[in-house]
Amino acid sequence: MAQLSANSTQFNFRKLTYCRKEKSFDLLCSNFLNLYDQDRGEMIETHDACARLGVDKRRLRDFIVILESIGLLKKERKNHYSWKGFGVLPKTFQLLQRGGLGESYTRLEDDEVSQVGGKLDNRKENCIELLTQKFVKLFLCSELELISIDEAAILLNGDAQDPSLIQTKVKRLYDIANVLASMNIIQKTYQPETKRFVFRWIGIRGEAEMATTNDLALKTKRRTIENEATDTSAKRHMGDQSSKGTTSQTVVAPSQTPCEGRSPKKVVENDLEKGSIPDIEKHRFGPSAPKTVPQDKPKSKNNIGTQIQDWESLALTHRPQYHQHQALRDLFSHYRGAWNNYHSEVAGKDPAQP
DNA sequence: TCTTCCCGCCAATGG
DNA sequence: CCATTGGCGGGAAGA
Repeated sequence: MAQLSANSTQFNFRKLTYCRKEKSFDLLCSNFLNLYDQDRGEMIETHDACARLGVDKRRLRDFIVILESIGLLKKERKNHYSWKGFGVLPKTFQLLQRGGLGESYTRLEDDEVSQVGGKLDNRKENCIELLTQKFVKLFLCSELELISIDEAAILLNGDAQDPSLIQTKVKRLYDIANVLASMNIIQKTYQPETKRFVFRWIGIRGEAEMATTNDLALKTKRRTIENEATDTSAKRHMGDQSSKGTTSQTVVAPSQTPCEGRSPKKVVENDLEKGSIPDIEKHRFGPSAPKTVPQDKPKSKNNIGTQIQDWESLALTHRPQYHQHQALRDLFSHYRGAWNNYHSEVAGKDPAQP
């Protein structure tokens, strides 16, 4: 049982039934949450988890690190992690928004000069933990509402332009974005025009939003919050129509693309219309599926519902304070600059100039 | 074709 | 020494 299919390198028989999606982070995430998102404090042992989830150790480690860097998991000791609930997210996001956690931001420009020996230190530059936090920060601290992976990679790359470095970042960011999307922290949308995926921030409130009957009102509310958040300067929505003519920056998923709608949290949406829940959302385990996993638990949505209430109140309590933080300021300008550069190069336009 | 991203090698770290 | 951790890039599936 321990060595399922891992060893048979590339034998043709495997190709017969192999489907990439069965091994995706998205699925892994669903299964993982289904398995461990019961109460906070749940202990997770990695070997056990691997067996139950039917994944490679290496894979699980990446996944765990992502959750850990958001605060959902805490490493207790070797091979042992504890599950904190989703309730930690507001705090985490708030922290990130203020420039915490991603300690590498303390100074970014100072080392510009000493960038020469840069190869030495950017070892950590691409570690999953930092990248995850930086990626989230991108949404929380910048004014971009739709971000594609390569944009993110470029923005997060700071000053360096090394294409291979960016390429590496891109690969990591795809993984990160996928698990975040799978948890509905961000939303993944395919843009036919660009032939690319873009990601939109949903955060914590998004969940509650969807769970409510009248999302229009709530959307308005969010708008308001967003607006007051950026009272500092004008020109925030570059998505309006100021960018290039044919763009599709504002396109949002109609409701559910095939690649979405599988995540466990999505149940919330359908909550109201009971009985109409399609069976797609039942988790699909891969061929090397776990045996010990409880197939599905219908009441998990109650759980989630409760949590969401929680989030809602939390979110209300800690109103996002976007403004006036030194670190945040720096971040803003940094991203802005990078973004403008990127656009003037790649898109041949500049997004936010009068 | 280009984008997405899984697999696993192997170096670093730790006990 | 072995086990765990994690950076990194190849290259195959997907659109």
